[in-house]
Amino acid sequence: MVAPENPSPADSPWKPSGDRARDRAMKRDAVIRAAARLFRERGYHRTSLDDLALALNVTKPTLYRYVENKEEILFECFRLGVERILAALHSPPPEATTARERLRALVLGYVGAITSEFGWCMVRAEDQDLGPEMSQAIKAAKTEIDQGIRRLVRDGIDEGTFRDRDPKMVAFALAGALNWITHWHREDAALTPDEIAERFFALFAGGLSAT
Amino acid sequence: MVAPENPSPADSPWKPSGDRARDRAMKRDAVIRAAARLFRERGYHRTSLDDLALALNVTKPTLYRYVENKEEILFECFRLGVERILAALHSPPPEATTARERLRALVLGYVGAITSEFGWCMVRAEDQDLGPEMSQAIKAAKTEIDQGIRRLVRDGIDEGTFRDRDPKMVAFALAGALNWITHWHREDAALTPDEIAERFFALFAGGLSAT
DNA sequence: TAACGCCTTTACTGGTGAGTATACTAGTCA
DNA sequence: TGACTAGTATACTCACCAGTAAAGGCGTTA
Repeated sequence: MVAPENPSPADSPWKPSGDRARDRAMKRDAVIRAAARLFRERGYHRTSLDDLALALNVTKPTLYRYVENKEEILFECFRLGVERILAALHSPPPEATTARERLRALVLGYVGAITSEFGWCMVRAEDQDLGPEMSQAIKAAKTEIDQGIRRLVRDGIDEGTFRDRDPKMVAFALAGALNWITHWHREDAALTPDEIAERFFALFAGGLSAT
Repeated sequence: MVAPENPSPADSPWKPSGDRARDRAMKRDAVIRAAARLFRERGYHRTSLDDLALALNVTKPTLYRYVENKEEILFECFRLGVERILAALHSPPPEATTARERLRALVLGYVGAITSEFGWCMVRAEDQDLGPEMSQAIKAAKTEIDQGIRRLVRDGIDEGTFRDRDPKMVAFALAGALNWITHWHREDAALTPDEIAERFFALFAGGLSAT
């Protein structure tokens, strides 16, 4: 059913020939990044840890020296991606003063995160694949992002720049449009992440603006 | 890891006590519908055919009298859902003459389909879980929907009611916003599907309209 | 009642994949 | 040189699950 060809070789600190780097953190990081790429290519459930090990020129037990289990790998992929979004949400550039400008900054950061190697894990990974504590952490982060978007919309309405629309529905629509990018974006795409972000922002800002 | 409680009992033509209906088609339909519900609750990979059989008061081999394999179940779930969207796309109500009105009709139909029991399968099921022919059929249907949305946008631009925006990006944004509804919609939600559709349409139409 | 056929079940197979016990190797320090 | 340790590999276990073989009802028709 699934094509059995080798996974695309990741850039790996375990070189096939000698001179291996020794930094644990670096190796752990390589595990996470390679996993993110494989998950995106094949999906979580169709990626075995043997596949992952093969892509890194190691064997499965080696992975377990850097990582507790498969769940933790997925969770880390998620975490690394979502942190970029939270950063964009909480640290808008200083020149972004109006709600409209802060929303634009968020969209730019969001698209950057979503088009990164961790985008797939953030959007497509299912809570149910994680234990309750990790699943809870993910839900909390998603809620934080959602509330942040709603606040920006409300701020814009209060400022008078945005029309009075249901912030909840606007936040869902925007998040959906942004998250969906993982379904169609490819590295070789015609538009850069920033170009995509600008067009999305223009569309939504048009739908929001009070005129 | 995953909670082991029984699946929620589906309404099933195999009643626990006697008097079983005999219509094969009805039974097959019940299999598909129950599967759609379980897939939505637990995800495809975490739903075993034993779970599905249990939810229908039968055993696994019985399922195989109505269905080739697990793949076919997923595919049927997908097909039933997507047909509603295609119907909305190809058969707009006769009073919808302008591109704007036809887009509104599409959004209404789309939200109806997405919030149905098959919504999850349409959006979250992964092509890679299906063999090449079924996967191809799914991609074709998705492309058809995508092209349909782009055409509506282009028509609106030609008519002068819509501002000149990139139809491809608009279609991606709209489809993303609509598909994402599966991630947050619950039956007990505050808004009906039609209310959701109206708000989404208002937002996008606002972003599109030429003023 | 007997025979036929459809539906269903019990009880299996075979494969896959997460996770592990144990042994091997190479670098490091005394 | 002789421990000691970190990192890696070989070779497993164990559970789960899609799919199946074979046999057991049960309704229908004669």
